[in-house]
Amino acid sequence: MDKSSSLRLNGRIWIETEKGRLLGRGRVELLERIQASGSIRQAAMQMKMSYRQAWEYVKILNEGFGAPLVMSVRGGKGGGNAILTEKGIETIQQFHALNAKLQLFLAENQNL
Amino acid sequence: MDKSSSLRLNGRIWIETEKGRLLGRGRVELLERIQASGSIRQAAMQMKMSYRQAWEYVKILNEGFGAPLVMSVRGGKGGGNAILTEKGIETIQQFHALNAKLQLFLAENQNL
DNA sequence: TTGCGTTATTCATTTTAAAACATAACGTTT
DNA sequence: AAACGTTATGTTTTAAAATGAATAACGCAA
Repeated sequence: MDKSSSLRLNGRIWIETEKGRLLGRGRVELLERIQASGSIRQAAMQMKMSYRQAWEYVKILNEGFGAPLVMSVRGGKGGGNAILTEKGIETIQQFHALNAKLQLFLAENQNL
Repeated sequence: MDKSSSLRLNGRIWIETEKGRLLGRGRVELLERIQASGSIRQAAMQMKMSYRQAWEYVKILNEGFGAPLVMSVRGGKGGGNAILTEKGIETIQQFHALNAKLQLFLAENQNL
């Protein structure tokens, strides 16, 4: 029997290395938008973040995971493009699976 | 069978209201140090945070929970002091219980 | 009644993080 | 060969957050 309350339990998970946070909510969304648009720039614009930062995130991700999650080309048709590697796609799925479990955990412990 | 990796799943939980985050790791530690020292200033010093901020956190907590977690007096013996209310003590315990469950969850999902 | 150490609060300064700006490089397309 | 749109990167500006400094209020203790 829960007390009525405006309080709510919330939380986040992320994948990290000894160097710090590597992949969380925001970067997963970035990866998904890169996948959908084929462009780092478009993904950044959609998320209202600077291309500069989006590009840096991609760099950090590729280095942090030891293998690229995103492969990009410059020049050519459309000016260039970016696509997710198999590992990138898998990583997104993995994060979603973990996050779904977290949401379950949070829902189960909403008894404040 | 987990792949060997330097990657690690981590996470945090907190209690929030519609106005934003209210109580997480750091503020719980602050409460505990206030409890142990009887002083907001001492607690702040121990955590290497400014009294200014510690005091503000206490204010936000007291307002956010609808009832004070910390009661303070100024003047008198020692210059003043701060103690936790029953609700403050309960809230700490509640957070620890939730956080212990989270740690379990994280440990169970370390298979990266 | 003076001093002490703390709570309480405002204001200025510093630090940090993010955004914005500016170019260069690149390879299709026209 | 010029234009285009993107990747790639360094530099500058801006905005947000934390810190530090300053001051008042307070009540006990000496």
